Amino acid sequence: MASAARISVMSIQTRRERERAERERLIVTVARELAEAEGWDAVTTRRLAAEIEYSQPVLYSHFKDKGAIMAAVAVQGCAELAVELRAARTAAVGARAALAAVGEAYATFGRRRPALYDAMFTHLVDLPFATPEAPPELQEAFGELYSAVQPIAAEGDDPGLLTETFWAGLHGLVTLMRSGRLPEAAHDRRLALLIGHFTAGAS
Amino acid sequence: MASAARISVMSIQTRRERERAERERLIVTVARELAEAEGWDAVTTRRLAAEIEYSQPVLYSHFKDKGAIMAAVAVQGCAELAVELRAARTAAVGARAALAAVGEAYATFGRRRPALYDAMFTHLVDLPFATPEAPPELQEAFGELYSAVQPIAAEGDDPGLLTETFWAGLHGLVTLMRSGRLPEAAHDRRLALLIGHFTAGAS
DNA sequence: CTCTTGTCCCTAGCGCTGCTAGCAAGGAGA
DNA sequence: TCTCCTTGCTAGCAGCGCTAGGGACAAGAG
Repeated sequence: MASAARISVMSIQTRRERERAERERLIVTVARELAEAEGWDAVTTRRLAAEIEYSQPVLYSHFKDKGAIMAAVAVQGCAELAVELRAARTAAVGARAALAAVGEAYATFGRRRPALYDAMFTHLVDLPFATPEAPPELQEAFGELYSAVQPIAAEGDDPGLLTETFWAGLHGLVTLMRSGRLPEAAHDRRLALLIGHFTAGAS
Repeated sequence: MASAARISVMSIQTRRERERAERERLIVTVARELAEAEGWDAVTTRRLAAEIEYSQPVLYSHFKDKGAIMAAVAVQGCAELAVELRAARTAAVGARAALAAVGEAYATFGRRRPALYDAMFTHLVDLPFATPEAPPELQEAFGELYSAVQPIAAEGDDPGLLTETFWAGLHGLVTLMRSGRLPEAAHDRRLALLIGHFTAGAS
């Protein structure tokens, strides 16, 4: 009976932990959907609490603060970006075509999912980035960029730094256009120029 | 006497307008200094009002909202950026050296005056950008970039689009580094890579 | 079955934000 | 001197992120 009781306790605990984890996923999902639908300004703790049908303090039993929720959304976004970049890269034939496809996929992602993109790369989130402690989803997304840039790196160039520089170019195009600093119309031509200048000496 | 009275009225009105314009400049100056010293989060309307020794509603008699104050600071920043870019460009000899100098000056500006830079190029401010209605200070800053990029443009390239693309690269480097997404250490090497890839085929 | 213990979550509220309505004071003109 | 009109103030609204404290409910003990 003692063991049965213990098992019962265990299963109750595991059920609770499971439900708790599920609720945590729900918070992140709802935050993300709300942000994508109405922008991050609409994602207030009150609104989010109402949407998950719990009170505000529940959010803080899962996450340190609102920034941690955004960081969780950002990590999800990185995983998706990595998938899309990989698809673009593997579908292309040749190093130059792969880099172009990845660059276009990146820019498309930034334009199609602006809220997600901002959580990942614009807003200040307390995520470790360029360190080994960075979340694997994040490293994977960067790795996809790296895999596309590395083949076209020149002899003396550090491919890691080249990837970072290429990334910066893409990020600049996306953010400046999205904030109205660059006209949308010529986006494709600017993107082509950027990619062209990075694949200048490659095959 | 009637004309004397009118003159008196005029001078009183002009004095008032002068004082009002002076107060407006004070608001912008204090907002900028506060932002540069403690970041834009510290620039609240209450704090700003206290600093200029007027009450909050006075701010709204000069500017539509807080964003308009930030926009005014941004315009000031553009004028300064244009000056620094021009100095860098004219001091360099040769098209490639000029582009490198301008690129470095731009990045240095972004790192040395982060709050100013954010008001200009990161935060959402309702300023017309890539249109003829854009403030002249803004067009001048872009013009400085253009003057540096145009000489190294290849035959078929639109120098305007090339400038925008180069700008995006610089902007990406500055913002990703400032937000911790790129390590500070390798900044110079990334900047050199970017400039190198844009001056590849030029003299 | 009753009582105690402990967990979970909600109500209420703090201090702050950007922004505004409405009033009081002071100078301009008759 | 009296009236009007400009000017800038006090006070307040609605909403923000976040948290303290209590009440309900389930779990274990006697």
